Amino acid sequence: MTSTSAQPGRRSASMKDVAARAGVSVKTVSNVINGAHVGAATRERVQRAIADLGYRPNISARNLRRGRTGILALAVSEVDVPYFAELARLIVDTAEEHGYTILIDQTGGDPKREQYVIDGMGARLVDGIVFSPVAMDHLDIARRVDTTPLVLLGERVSAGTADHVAIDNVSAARTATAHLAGQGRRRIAAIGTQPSYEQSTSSMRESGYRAALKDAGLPVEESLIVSARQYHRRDGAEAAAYLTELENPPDALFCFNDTLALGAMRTLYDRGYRIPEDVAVVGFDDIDDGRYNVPSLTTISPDKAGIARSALRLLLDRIAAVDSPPREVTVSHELRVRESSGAGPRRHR
Amino acid sequence: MTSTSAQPGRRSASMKDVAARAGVSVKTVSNVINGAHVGAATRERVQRAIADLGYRPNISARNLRRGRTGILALAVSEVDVPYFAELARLIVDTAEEHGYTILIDQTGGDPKREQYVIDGMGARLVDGIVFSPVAMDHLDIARRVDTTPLVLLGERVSAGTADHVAIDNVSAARTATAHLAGQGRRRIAAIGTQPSYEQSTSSMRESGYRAALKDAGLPVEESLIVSARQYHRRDGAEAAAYLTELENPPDALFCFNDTLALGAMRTLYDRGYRIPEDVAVVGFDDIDDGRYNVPSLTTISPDKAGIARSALRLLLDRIAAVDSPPREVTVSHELRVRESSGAGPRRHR
DNA sequence: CGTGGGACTTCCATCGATGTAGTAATCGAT
DNA sequence: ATCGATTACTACATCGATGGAAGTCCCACG
Repeated sequence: MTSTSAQPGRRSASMKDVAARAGVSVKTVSNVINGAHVGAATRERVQRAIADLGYRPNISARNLRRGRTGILALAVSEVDVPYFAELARLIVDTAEEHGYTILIDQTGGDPKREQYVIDGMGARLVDGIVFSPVAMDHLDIARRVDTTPLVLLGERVSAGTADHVAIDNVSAARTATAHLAGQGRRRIAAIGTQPSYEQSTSSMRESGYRAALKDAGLPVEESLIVSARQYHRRDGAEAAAYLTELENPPDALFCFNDTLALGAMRTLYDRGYRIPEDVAVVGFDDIDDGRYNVPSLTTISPDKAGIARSALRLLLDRIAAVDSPPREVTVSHELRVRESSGAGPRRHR
Repeated sequence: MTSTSAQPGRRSASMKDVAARAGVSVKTVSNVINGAHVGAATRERVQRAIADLGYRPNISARNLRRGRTGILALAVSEVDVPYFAELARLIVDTAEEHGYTILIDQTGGDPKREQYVIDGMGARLVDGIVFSPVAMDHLDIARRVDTTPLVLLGERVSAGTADHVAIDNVSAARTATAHLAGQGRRRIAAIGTQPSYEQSTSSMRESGYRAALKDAGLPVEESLIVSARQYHRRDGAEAAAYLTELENPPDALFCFNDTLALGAMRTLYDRGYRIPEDVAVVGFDDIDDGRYNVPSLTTISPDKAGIARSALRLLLDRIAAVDSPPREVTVSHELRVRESSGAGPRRHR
């Protein structure tokens, strides 16, 4: 009684209010909204009532009834890592095309938080999860009891325990390293190994690196293989510092991602090395930074849009059919040769 | 009858199931979960039942009842823009500390999508919105009818129409430009103006730039003021290309953000200009890329963590008290002088 | 021994939208 | 005029959790 029609009052309008105003039942309002058969005149009346009251459906109620939320989670260690930022952008856009919204969870690589992710993120808040694990290995994931649809990014798990999207990391790393060897480089260092399990991304890249050296008839020198705690610029800079201090420094670097490479190049520059004349550098991920860097960075370019598309397709399929067998999707990649490994003449200096 | 205790069956357990298994009422289970007074023995029994069934509360139901969702939206044009990526990271972390999850909306700067954001994002899906507008001006925002708590980032709106967090853009731009003038630069260009309304971020930076030139007794030369459609590396590169082709090119660039500056520096390098000897460059935002770039980028460093913290505080306060008057928070910033404007000797070449 | 008050616990209504079943009205065909 | 088939709509139960009122039990106190 206290509220006039125009004034929305404190509480926002519900279907009941709309129904009352249009003189129909609540269900009819629901039908109008969901596009069921409703007479033209009635529909008209209901729509006017909706507009008048500024009615908007309550998502929580709808979700409760439908048993889904329309929200998917993207769980990565840090969203401001350029690779993840670019991927997040694509995934958010792709999800939107499918009527889903993306919620971001940042694990920081913390095992507890990653466990929380594979346990379905606490409450039934999301319909599915796209997850790029750092600390969890495929055994942890095989052990999981939660049934929230889950798609893994970025590593190849042999026995399918979950849906999974990745590029062929071994082959990509091999291509990158072979490219350096093909340029006549003989002491090719690797930056970015991690004390991780066998199927991890870093292990795959390392084995591609080793394979390429062998292909090229080059010896594997363990002192040229450097680990990185994280994959940030700082870690690349530190690794490069270590390498330049070796008695016999490398003439090329294969970095397991672009930020490591950018950090390493900064150190090389500071210490007077010319790139690529003295040291050639190849990265991995093809982030935007590398394209504009001086020198521009040669890198492995994964089909990021393909990763986003595949991940969502797998996830939506699984939401539709929880029991189907897990699938593996391998997305293409290519080597983008730029200045840091000697593409074209450096223009000045 | 068909389900044994261990087998979770198809549908996941609800409070009713837990209650039945523990031999108590549903409300008692609720009380256990929400930490109300419950006898020790009963609590014990309920907790065992919860563990046995792997029960987890249904968020939708809880939200329906409580009238909130525990989700906040972060709406930006593109999450892979480094500044937004870094901000997103901080906001996600800060929100988590307050028990909220962040959902990402990418507007792409599209007016329709931005309108959708200030209209509360469709359904009552989020409890509040942190929004960095591109196309919407303060008039659009003043016109809004939706009441979803909203905090604006990144521009100063004179008459408080909404809560708002920003740095003092005029003063920051003035400091940056003054720094270049102080280095003896006489032809200082600006990159990044936009055909926008008066209170927009780009307008504020432009007016700071003009003020600093005036302070330094330098003429404002309109041909040295270049617009940028977006704030990406590409746009900076194009602007720099234009500037170097002038009859009388600039000896310094003040770029309205760091990515513009990085793109511009790439072009300068390609055309044989030395930085900072021939052209000094200053950016804005202090993104990680700039610190490791060669040369490292002098920039205005806004207190990003402070922005994240303030934005969330304003938003949570508003959620608690919808009717309180809008507040403006100004966050600090500082000039970080690095190599691109002549800090320290460049070490090689 | 009766009683008042904690301390727990249960019962019931409720949040807002939707599925199901059922009623009323309309139409074409017989 | 009658019947079955549509069509258009309504009434009601329901999803799962929570707030509030009411009930039960036990024990101390007069």
